[in-house]
Amino acid sequence: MITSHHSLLFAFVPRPSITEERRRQILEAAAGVIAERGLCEARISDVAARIGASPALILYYFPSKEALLAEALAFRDQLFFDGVEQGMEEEAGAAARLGQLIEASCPPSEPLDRPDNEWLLWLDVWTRSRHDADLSAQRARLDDLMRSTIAGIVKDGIKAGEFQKVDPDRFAILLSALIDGLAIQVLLQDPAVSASTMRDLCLDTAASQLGTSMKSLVGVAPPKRGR
Amino acid sequence: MITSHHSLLFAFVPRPSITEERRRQILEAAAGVIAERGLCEARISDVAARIGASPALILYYFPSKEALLAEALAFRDQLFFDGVEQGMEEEAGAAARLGQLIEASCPPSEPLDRPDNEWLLWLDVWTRSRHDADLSAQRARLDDLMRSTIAGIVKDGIKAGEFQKVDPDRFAILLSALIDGLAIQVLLQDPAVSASTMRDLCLDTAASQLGTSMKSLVGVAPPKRGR
DNA sequence: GGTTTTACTGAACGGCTGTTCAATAACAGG
DNA sequence: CCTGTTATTGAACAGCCGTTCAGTAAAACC
Repeated sequence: MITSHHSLLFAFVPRPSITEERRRQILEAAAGVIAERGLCEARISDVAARIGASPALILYYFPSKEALLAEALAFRDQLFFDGVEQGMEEEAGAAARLGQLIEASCPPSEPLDRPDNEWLLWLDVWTRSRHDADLSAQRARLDDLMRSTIAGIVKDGIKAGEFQKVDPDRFAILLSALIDGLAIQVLLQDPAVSASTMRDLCLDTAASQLGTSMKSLVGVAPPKRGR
Repeated sequence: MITSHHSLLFAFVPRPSITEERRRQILEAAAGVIAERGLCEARISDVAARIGASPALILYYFPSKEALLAEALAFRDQLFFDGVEQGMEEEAGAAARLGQLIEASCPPSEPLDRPDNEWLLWLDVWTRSRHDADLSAQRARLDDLMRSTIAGIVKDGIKAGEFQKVDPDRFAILLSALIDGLAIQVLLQDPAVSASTMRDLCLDTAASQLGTSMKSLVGVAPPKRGR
């Protein structure tokens, strides 16, 4: 009875169907479109054009435009954070790790002119999370992750005697807010705030709050991608 | 010849035609709609409904939806800043003035639950200014105004011996970025950052950077509206 | 009261774009 | 090859919404 429907049996085998790959590809394309045209102006046909397919295909893999865009934002967010965390694994000292995190949190200074900079997605995440409960939860989760990462480093640093005693949670809120606020100016290309001044200000503030020299925060490793 | 066209003569008299008032009323309504539904979802008929008029009327006073929304954002921004600056005129001490500015820059804690909080407009300003050159310029101007206001206060404070010597411009960038970053969390109702913790953090940071006690920053005047 | 200008509206137009669907191509297994 | 499942698409549908416009009410002026 069951064996006669062998197709049903196969359905249980999670063969690496093209589906997952395609979905990922589409999400990537969607993220690019959002970064380029903004969330409001992102059309489903733009996404299709990016992967050289017909608009109908997009709806074959996603139930609606709404769902696609939301998932694309969430997708990118997750990637970003994976990058930040992974970029700090091997660092030993708290100061060095914090330096890396800050470094990774600054938008790249050079290729800011191209309008598909994926950092721009954050702006859309913020505006949209007001109206999308799922995205709002995701955003809160990631911000919380960011803050607890910072707080963890600070706790380690204090315990190791690298930092002076401060409230780790308070510091985490401060630093992550500072990063966000400065990133806005950088992304919007405010002439008063370049990527390097952002970096300096973050490092400076962290150093002064934690009682460390700024030098000890600056690592030697190449900058990683991140928020 | 001219006198025969007496209507033309009247055209030169800037009679307080209903036009200006109506435009203002519409802009106000538009700002409300944007705050409530978000810039993308704002429909022209929503604005019309708010003032109990037909959608066609909106297009009678504004050339297009695009123009209306852009102007509405600019309008609100200007109002906000007028409020901030005007709220500080009479304060004498630099510390007190800075305290007022910070106070005015925090979203009100109580009526945050209502979704038409006009602070939310800032998020839309940021996302849209990427694609709207006019709005971008306006935003840059206001941010610059904010920073130079802060810097001016700091300069006064240093000269008066109230503050310790710091780079005023650098401090201005820092504080305004901190305000922006914290405001995002507050507006998005992140449980970790309430309006009062935002206020505390801003005051605290300012005090520590400027070498003043936080107490001297806290004024007695009621909080004013602002960003 | 008649006439001109201003304020306003209802209804229709039109385009854009998300979505559906039936039809086709690609492909794997037998 | 045949067959059934999966992947893909072109074309048509459908609705929403910005915009237009001709027409009406209201007010101002003579």
